[in-house]
Amino acid sequence: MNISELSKQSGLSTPTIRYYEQIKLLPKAKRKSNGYREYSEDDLKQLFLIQQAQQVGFSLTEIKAFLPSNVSNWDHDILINILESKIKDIEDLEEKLAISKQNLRMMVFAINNKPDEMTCEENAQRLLNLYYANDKV
Amino acid sequence: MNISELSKQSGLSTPTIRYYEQIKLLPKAKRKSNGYREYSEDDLKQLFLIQQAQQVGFSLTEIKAFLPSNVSNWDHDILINILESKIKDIEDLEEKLAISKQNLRMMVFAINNKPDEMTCEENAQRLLNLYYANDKV
DNA sequence: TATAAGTCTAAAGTCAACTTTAATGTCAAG
DNA sequence: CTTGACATTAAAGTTGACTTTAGACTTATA
Repeated sequence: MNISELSKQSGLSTPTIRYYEQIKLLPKAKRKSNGYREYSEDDLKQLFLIQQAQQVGFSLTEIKAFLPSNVSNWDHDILINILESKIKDIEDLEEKLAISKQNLRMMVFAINNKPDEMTCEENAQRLLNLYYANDKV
Repeated sequence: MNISELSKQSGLSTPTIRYYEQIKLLPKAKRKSNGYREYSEDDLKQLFLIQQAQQVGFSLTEIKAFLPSNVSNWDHDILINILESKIKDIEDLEEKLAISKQNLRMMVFAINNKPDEMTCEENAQRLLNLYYANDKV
C-alpha cells in the first residue's frame, strides 16, 4: 500500500510516518519504480505497536530499542532484562495511577459533600489537605 | 522557606519552580523584604500534587485546570464532570497498560521458548505476530 | 572585608516529537 | 492534455517543558 493508505489505517499523518523512517524507528521503506514508498501489513502492525508503547509512556528512543526488528540481533539475557524492566515500569505507573484515581475520587466526594457554611476558599484548602491525608508523602 | 529549600524538598529545580510561577501553575509567591520568594508547606503539597498528576500523563495545562486553587471559583457540576472525565482517562490508560504488560510478558515467553532451529529473523517475525494474536486490532 | 553561595530577572537555548513549507515529480480522471 | 490529488526531499517552524546564560543584588562564612 501507499503511504496515504498506511496513514489512514494507522491514524498517523504521512509526515509522521516519513519522520519515523528518518529517525530509524521504521526500516527504510521499499520503493516502487516511481520512487513511492510501499508498505505491507507488517508495517501497519509495527505502527500500532509503536502507538501502543507510546501511549503507555515510552519515548520513541526507548521504543526503538525493543522493536522486534532490532531485537533479533540481541543478546538473549540483556533483552530479557530490558523487557522485564519495562514490565516493572508499567507496574510502577499502575500504582501511581491507582493513587491518582483515588485522589480524584476523594475530590469528587469532597466537592459533593462541601458543608454549606464553608466558603470556596476554605473548601479549596480542605481539598488540598484531603489529597495529602491519603498519601504518606 | 526559600526557593532552594522548596526545591530540595520537592525534587524540582529552582528554575522549574520559577517557571511554574511564570506559567501560572503556581500562584505568585509572597516576597520577603529582600525580594526573595517565600514558600510554605502548602506550596510543597501543590508541587507534589503537580508531579503526581504529571507522572500519570497530564500536561501542565491540564493540571492547571484542576488544582484546588483554581477549582474554588468553579461551577460545581462542570467541575465534577472534569474530575470524572479525568478518572475515565486514568481508567483508559490502565487498560492500555494491562495490554502492554501482557504483550511484554508474551515477548519474554516467546524469547525464552524460541525453538532452537529457528533463526533470529524468523523469531522476530514470530514475535511481531504474537503481539497481534493478542490484540484484536 | 572579601569571597562564596544564594537570589533575582529577562532572554535565549535545548530536546522530543512533530508539522509546515517549498519546490518538484507522478498519476488518474475528464 | 491539463487539472487535481498524491508522492518526493530538505529544511525550517512549532509546542511543551524545561535549562542555561548573563548580569546584578543579597546574605552567610573565613
